[in-house]
Amino acid sequence: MQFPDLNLLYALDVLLEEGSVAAAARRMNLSAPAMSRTLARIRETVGDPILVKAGRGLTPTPRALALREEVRAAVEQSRRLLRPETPLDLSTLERGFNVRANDIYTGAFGQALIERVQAEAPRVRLRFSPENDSTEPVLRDGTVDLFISSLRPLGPDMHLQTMFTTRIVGVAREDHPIFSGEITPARVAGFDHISVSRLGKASGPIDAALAALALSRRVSVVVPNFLAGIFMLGGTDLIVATPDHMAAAARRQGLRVRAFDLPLPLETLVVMQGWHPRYQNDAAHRWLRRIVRDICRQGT
DNA sequence: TGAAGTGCTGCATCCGTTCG
DNA sequence: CGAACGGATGCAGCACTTCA
Repeated sequence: MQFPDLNLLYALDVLLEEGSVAAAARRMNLSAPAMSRTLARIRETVGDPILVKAGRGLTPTPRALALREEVRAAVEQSRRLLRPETPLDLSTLERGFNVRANDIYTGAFGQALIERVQAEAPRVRLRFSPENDSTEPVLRDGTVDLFISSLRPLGPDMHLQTMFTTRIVGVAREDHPIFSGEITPARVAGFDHISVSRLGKASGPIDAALAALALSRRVSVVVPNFLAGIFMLGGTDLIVATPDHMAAAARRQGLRVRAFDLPLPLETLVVMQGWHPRYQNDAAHRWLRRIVRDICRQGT
């Protein structure tokens, strides 16, 4: 099926509004015959006479009357779509962003991000969703507008930007006995641990690093994210390994916890933001990406 | 690259209706 | 009843596309 000429939609709108071929022709800077032929094409396309002779003028058919509002709305919408983009006005920007972010970002910088968004664009809504292990192309299908995560594949055509790197440190309550002497691998392994794993695994890179030194630790609690790990420390002798940015954020929030360097060779984490190319030049999305990145840089 | 085809336009004109 | 008005249509010109 051939795609209809959408100029006919605009002509139909003018014809229905004017109720006259001659008046519509004047409005569209056409001759009356040209307009008459346009009306003929509309009739052929729609399969309805649209305007029929009534005395000296024309009168709309029931089909034309039924189409009138819809045609008007379609023309208005197409005008909006084709209008040059107006400069971004953050004070009136009404838009929601779906952000899929790991808890390293939400925990360490989420509060600062929200404060900044509220101050600059109070009508913007942020909807955070947790990382999961689904391989759905959430950026491509538009479910997620911005992906904040440590290194992971997002698809070959996605845009990526490195925001910050973070080390894994040990965190324990402020007056934990681990702080009473030199922190060695053996002393770290001597306390019970909280393991952070989205998949619920009790062992990970720390266990591998300890095993290389012929050591092992006891994991007594498994939690799905770093924030939960830090909050669960409470007054226990448990230790949790978290990114140093999160440990610092917990202290800023007044949690009575203290971080220490883990005497183990652990990889640093690189946190990036990723987005679909369709948003590359979108002014509002560019603004969001800029403040997401700025907040990391200011906070480190 | 030029010929042929296609689609759109304006001019001229016809036809039907209204109005004085 | 004739002038004026408005829509429809035949025709020619023009621009653009397709194809050999």
